[in-house]
Amino acid sequence: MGDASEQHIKLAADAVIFTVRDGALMALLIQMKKTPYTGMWAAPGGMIEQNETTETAARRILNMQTGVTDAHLEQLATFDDPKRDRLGRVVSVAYVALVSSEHVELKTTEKYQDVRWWPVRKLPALAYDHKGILAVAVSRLRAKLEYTNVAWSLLPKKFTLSQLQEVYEIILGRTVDKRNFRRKVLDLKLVEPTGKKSARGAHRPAELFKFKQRKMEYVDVM
Amino acid sequence: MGDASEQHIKLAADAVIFTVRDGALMALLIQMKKTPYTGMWAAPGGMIEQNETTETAARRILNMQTGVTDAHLEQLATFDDPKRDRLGRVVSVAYVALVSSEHVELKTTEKYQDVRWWPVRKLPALAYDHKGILAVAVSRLRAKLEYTNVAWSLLPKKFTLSQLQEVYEIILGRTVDKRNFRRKVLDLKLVEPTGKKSARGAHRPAELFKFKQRKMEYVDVM
DNA sequence: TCAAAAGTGTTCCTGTTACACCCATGA
DNA sequence: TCATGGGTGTAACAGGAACACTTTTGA
Repeated sequence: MGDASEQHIKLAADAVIFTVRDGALMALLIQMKKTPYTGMWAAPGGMIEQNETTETAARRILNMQTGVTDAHLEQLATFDDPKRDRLGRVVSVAYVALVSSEHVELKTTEKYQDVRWWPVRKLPALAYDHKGILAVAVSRLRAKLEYTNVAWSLLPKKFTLSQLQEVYEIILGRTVDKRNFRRKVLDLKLVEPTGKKSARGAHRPAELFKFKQRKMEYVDVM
Repeated sequence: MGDASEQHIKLAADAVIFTVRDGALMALLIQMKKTPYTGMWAAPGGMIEQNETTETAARRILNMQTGVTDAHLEQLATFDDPKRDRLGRVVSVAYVALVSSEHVELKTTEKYQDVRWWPVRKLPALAYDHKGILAVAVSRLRAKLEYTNVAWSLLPKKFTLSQLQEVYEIILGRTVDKRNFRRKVLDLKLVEPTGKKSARGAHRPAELFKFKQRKMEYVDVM
């Protein structure tokens, strides 16, 4: 191994945190203070702590920024271009987290100038190689929505089928037939009625549903 | 960053190299010399060199073990359990490589006791966390075969449709209808005839085909 | 002439798509 | 009573699955 001890590599975790909000797919970004990226935006991340896994670090970062503790989190990919960070060799293991925007209260820390949701179609200038990371994360999310039930992680525990349909339409970027959609998710037994009604607005109240499984499974959803 | 420089982390790349051979999906494993894993098997891997990316390292390892230079190679996942290597904190970025067994000549180095192909259904005792890595790699490969054209990377440049079908049947673990299969791959225009014939054995010679694209694309193959 | 793998079409069935109207409520 | 989103069935179509025999060659 000898020469390997000369690597001088630092290991970081980055969290690409998605939600659906205001009719768009949004990513949580922080605005950086430190040079040379001052004022630029980035996915929240940081060096791992002693004896910590990157997954634990990603959960810590997620919780720090959003207060969320039980979101869906999965490893995306590892980015290790030697020039990705100008200050030295930092290898980043990127994670994707999906949260329901209702459960989130954004937490600014003094480390950053600002924290906010950005629509993925209109991202600001990003630091490091985060433009690439975000691109990979978005396409992974789109693909996964088609063949898994991960949509549950973007919704509150109880939701209407219209809300669920909206999530799919926003992320997939296409409209979906209401009747076919409802038949599909009910036939697949992804969701079940709670017996309660929503009753918001001047119209018929909607039945509230919940997911049978609040963990990922592979299903042909669309 | 301060305390981050205290990480003492080493970065390694591991290559899970697959081929199809003797009617089975096989993985290339090396038998280790060094303690504490003497005699155990593992996917070939090693520490990255100065200024090298993990992908470059994975290609280097692939070439060292097989002589292959242009195989399909993709990042699988990163494994960073602090206890995965008993000798210290080694984070491994695992890659999957697919090679045609015809193109391979196994190369033993003095670093290892032995190198050989193992059927993934009958793996020996594996060092580190490589049992888990292999499991993830196999399931990723199965999934990818269904919705991409990666099968090309497991075959020589010219092949018969029966060979192609055999690859699918072996990896997916189920039989496939010959007529439906041929129709599908031809309709999808994945392959095209070369005009040449195979003529091996006491039976009608088979047309030789080649892939139109020898790079990965997303297609509903099965 | 036999054995062994190559090659080839059609029917049935299932799942996907397309499509339009009535319902319950709050204002 | 009107505006708003909630909720429902059916027919046409396309793609997938099931299925058996003839062809070409080497021995």
